[in-house]
Amino acid sequence: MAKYSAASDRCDCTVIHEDVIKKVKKRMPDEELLLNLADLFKVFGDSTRVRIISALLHSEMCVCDIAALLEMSKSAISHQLRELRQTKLVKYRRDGKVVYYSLDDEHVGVIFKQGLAHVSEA
Amino acid sequence: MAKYSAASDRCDCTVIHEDVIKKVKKRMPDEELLLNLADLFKVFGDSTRVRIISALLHSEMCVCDIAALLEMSKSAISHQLRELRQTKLVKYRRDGKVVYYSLDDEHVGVIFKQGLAHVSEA
DNA sequence: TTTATAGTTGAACATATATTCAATTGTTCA
DNA sequence: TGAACAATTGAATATATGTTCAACTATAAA
Repeated sequence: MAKYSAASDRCDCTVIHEDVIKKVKKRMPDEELLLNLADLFKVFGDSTRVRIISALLHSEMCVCDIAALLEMSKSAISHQLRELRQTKLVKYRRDGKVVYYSLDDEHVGVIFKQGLAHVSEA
Repeated sequence: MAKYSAASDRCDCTVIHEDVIKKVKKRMPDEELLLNLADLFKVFGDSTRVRIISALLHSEMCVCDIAALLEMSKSAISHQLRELRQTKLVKYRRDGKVVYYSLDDEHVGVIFKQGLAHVSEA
C-alpha cells in the first residue's frame, strides 16, 4: 500500500465527537497489530493465492500439480507460494525433485471458510 | 491484481498426480466464488480500511471523527469508506451535514477477530 | 441568498504487486 | 559426469491501487 508522508488537510475539520474518538482509541488494538492484520488479509486478497489455499485445503500438492490445476505457469505459482511461505500460511516438504506444499495453520481454514460464508450469502 | 492473458509455459511440466488434481478440482468452489472471496479479503487487506473497521467495531462514527482518530485527511477516509460501502461492509446514515458510518454485516466482526487471533498468536 | 462546514468525487501521482522471461539451483538417473 | 526435470529466483513489465489536490455537492444557519 502506498503510505504517504502526511495529510496536508489532516484535521481540516472541527472534531465533532471528541468523547467517541477517545473511547474508541482506547479500545483499538495496537497500530502494529493492525498493520500485521492488514498484511495477513492482503495475502488472502489475491485470486491466485486464494485458489492455491482452496486447493491445499483438500490435499497437499506439488508445484506442478498446482500449476496444472490452476492453468498457470510454475513460475507464477512458485512466486505466490513463496509469499504464502513467508507469511507462514503454507509449509512444504521435499521428496526428491518434487516439493509438496500444504497448509501450515489451523486459522487459515477458518478464515477462508468464514469469508466464503460471507460471499456465499451475498 | 494484474491478470495476464495466458501463461506461455503453462503446463510446462509432466502432470505428476493426475488423480489428486481431479479430486481437488471437484471439491473446489466455483471460480467466481473464489474471485469474490479474494475481493472480500482485498478490502480487509489495507491498513487504513482495517483501522476504520477496527474503529467502527466499537462505535458508529462520522467521517470527521474517523479522520481525526486515524490522523488522515477526510478525503482519504471518504475514498476508503466508499470501497467499504460498495462491498457492503459498512452502512451510513445522514444527520444534517454529518454522515455517520457503522458496520453493516455480522461477518465483518467475525472475520476481523479471527484474523486478529492469528496475528496475535504469531 | 450568502456563508460555512461535512462530505464526496475525479484526476493525477506515487507506489505496490502479479506475471513473464531467462537464468539458475537441486535432485535423480542413465 | 551429463542429461532431464522440478522448482526457485531476480529483473522487467504491466497493472492495480492509495493518497493528494482541487473542485464540487449537500445541508444548516445567518
